[in-house]
Amino acid sequence: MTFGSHIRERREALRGDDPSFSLRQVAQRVGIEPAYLSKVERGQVAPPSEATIRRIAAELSEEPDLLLAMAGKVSRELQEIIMRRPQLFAELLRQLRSAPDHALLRIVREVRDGNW
Amino acid sequence: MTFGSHIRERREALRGDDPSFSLRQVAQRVGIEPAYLSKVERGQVAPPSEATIRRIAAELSEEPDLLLAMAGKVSRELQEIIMRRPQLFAELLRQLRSAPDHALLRIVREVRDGNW
DNA sequence: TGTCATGTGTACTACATAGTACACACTTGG
DNA sequence: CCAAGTGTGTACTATGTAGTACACATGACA
Repeated sequence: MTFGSHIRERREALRGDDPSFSLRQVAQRVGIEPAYLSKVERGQVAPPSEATIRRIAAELSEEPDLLLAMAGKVSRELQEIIMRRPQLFAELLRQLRSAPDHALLRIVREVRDGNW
Repeated sequence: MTFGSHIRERREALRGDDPSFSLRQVAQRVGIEPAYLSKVERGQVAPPSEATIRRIAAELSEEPDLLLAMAGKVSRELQEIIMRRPQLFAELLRQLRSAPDHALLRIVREVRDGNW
């Protein structure tokens, strides 16, 4: 599923019980031209900028990180976390590339619970 | 220390016992114009692309991840690791943003030693 | 003293990114 | 039947990215 078809499906689902989720009205609330959103949804142009993707995510109640990933991007915020300690995070990420989900979740939980 | 001044210092240090580390010769081995490398080293233009930074890192025996970070970038390879499981890695990175170095190292070591 | 290598200034370029502006055709409710 | 709202095609644009090409001035050394 591409970025475009994903947000199109999401928007059409929301329009089911709220007609204000027409392409034009969503475009207006997001702050872009309807023609542009149309092309984005059909994958006729590359996905928008991070800022625009975030506004789309908010409008469609989607996870920004997920939409950004579908658009082939990683949020600038996360990139900055990595850039402060590039070697450490580089090794960590490479180490975790093929770790199973539950291992990642376990680390998240343990760090959050302050066992460090 | 900026990207430019860092690689300039590194290059000049290497030139100490090897005159083949002149700006022109390094530029040639890296595959870019000397004038361009000059501007990059003095911060007169934005840092080069990831591919060029990698070739510079190899030439100067530096860590690619470190140079990329100094250039305000995160390697495409790491970004792709994140994009495969964006939510999990997003939460993990935010969780670890202010964790001390030794905590990160400990995770790296434990994952590598297969306690997962 | 000339030539060779050094670093740098100026001008230019190709391609990508991130959109806007406007016109068009369809359909649908009053 | 017509006016309003819908999605889309075409054309255009501003800014950023990632450099190249060439000329110039300086210093060393043979």
